[in-house]
Amino acid sequence: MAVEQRPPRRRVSQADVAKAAGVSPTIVSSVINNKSYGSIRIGDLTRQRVLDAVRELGYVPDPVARRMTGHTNRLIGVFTYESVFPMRAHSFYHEFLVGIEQAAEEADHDLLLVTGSRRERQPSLYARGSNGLRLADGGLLFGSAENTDEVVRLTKEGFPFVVVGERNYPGIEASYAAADYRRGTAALVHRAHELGHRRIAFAQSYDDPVPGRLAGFLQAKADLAMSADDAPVLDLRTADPWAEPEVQGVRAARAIVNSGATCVLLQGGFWLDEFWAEASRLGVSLPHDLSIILLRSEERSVDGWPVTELDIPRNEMGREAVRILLQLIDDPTLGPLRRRLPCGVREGATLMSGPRQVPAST
Amino acid sequence: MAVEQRPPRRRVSQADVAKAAGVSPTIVSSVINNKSYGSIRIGDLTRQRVLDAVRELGYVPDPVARRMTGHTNRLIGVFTYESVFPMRAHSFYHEFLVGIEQAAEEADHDLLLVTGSRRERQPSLYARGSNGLRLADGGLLFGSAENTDEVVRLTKEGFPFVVVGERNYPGIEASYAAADYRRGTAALVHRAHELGHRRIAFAQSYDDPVPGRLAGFLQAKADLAMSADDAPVLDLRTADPWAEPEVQGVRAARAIVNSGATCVLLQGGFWLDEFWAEASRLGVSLPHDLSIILLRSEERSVDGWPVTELDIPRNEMGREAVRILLQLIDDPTLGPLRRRLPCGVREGATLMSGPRQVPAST
DNA sequence: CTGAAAGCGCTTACAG
DNA sequence: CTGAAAGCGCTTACAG
Repeated sequence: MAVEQRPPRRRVSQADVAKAAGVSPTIVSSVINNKSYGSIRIGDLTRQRVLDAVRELGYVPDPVARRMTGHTNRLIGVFTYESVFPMRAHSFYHEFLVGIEQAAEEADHDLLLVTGSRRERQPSLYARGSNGLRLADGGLLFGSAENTDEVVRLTKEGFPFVVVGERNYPGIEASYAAADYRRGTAALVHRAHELGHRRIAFAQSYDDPVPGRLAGFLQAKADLAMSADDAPVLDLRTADPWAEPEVQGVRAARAIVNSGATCVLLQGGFWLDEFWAEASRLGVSLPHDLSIILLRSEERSVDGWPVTELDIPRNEMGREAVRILLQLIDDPTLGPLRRRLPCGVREGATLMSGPRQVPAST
Repeated sequence: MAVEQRPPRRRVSQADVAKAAGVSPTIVSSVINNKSYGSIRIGDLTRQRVLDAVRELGYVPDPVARRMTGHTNRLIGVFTYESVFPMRAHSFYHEFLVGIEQAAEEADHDLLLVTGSRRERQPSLYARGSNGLRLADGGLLFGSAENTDEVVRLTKEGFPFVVVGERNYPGIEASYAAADYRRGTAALVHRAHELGHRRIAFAQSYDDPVPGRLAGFLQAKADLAMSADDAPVLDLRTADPWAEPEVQGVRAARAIVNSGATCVLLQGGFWLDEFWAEASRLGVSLPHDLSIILLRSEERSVDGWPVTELDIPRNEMGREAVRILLQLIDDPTLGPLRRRLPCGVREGATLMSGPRQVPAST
């Protein structure tokens, strides 16, 4: 029994059902949605007639039309600046998306993926003129240096969206699900302290769009009553933080070794290899003489040592972003919803015990 | 300058623009779409007035409304039976999706991801009652044993879709982008023959929903004028092809070794480890005495030997499926569009030279 | 060259 | 209990 392919045939619409059941579209709609508009009440027989007609005709409401009349689509938009399915398996986005998909599925929502075209100089959610997520009930954005404009426009449009990760947008109160860098960093300082480190440095290598890492360091410093000398903040910032790893690594190594720290927290690890080499050249044996903690989640290794890192809860951030978004969609008057999720530690091998306590002289 | 959040404020619509420009909606629409309806022609001044109003009001057409009037959304639906973003990075779908995303992006389309809920016993595209891809202009499906019903319904609906991979649906002529198992398998037989193998077996371990592998084997057998003895098809099928790898592996090893083949093409490799062990027990040293070719793409190793496999062009299949789908969307009257893409060989270490030619006796 | 009007397929106050 | 009608924001024959 071959199924004929009838390409442009008209779908069966609500009107068809109404006619077949001998009722008005109102009734059909109200039966379908199990909703009593105003004083509406449907007789059992009528309801049955409608349901029968629906089944017989194979009627299915058109989601586009529903959306037009203000209903939602159970659709969550996700905008990424690079391809979502990258060649390399472990992309930046993948872990987030695992969480996003899980939470979306739990809430019985589908995903609309919009990728900023790489053909554009500046990938944008508005590359095609209009908000590419508009078809979805709301959107998820990744916090990035380049997306301020989109965030402003989305906000103006009143489109519900949540930023995955934290970022401050001038004049905008965006909802987000972020990592709690502050607590995570503070915890690592405490841990280093417990391991016997008494001089712990923070290597600031770029202007952080979010203040959590440094703030956490400073808070731990205060908690532990460390002096400015014992918990120095080393300013390693350069005009272009991504330029010349050799130069930057060497500079960093000198500054950090000079500081006399036995443990350093790195805000960024771009020049980690070069740093490592230079430190060795300076006679500092890593990680024995100097423990390294990277305040990022990159699964880095250097010279064969897996680096001890902050573990950013990507999966949970994705899930939480979805949950927040669903709340926002449900009630658009809700203020910005923000959540910071606890970081873990990716146990590496570059955080070792501090130097043996030298008995205080005199 | 804080941007106020005005949540449920009305978007500026075409009508607003029309009013502002002092023209009718028709004109606005025709300017926006750069289209002359019937005899329509817009004066340069009028056009300019409209464009000015558009810019001033920040007007952007509502994609949902456009869709309602029969327009497309530049949206490709993808239905998968499991989560698209799996925990393990290299999932079955990932490679396909890389290709799909690339081709979609090249064509400036977005992706709608619909995942068959794992909570259902039987994941279905129609789990929510209606075709979950309906919002998209067309859909991509993965060929699977379980999706016959969906394919039938999609066809009845006249919804444009393409199957990734090949499968025969009773009574349905579906479009697909598939792997050319036939040519791929035949080529491998030829290669084995060139390597000196004179007895090459085909191990049939399950009922293949597509006949390419066996057909390719038989074709090569004919091309090479091999006898039934020199190119035996070993029937290893069991009631449940996924049950008891120990039993199946042992059975397979015996049958294959008994056949006297020096090279075997495996339709499936479920019990490969057990097969390997039993063959060794039988005194056959693998892969020296018996070359193994797996007619699947699984990046398998056995006993430390990377298995020589057919390389299924997943990426290219994904890309091609998108291209076909776009054609179908463009012209729904097109017959089923089908493409089989060439397989490569994943070079392993289990296909070795055949036995040294024994000079013919007499 | 331009506008009034119908239509896409729904939802939903409102009036019986 | 039920229906006629307006509206969502567009497109598009059709008539000026």
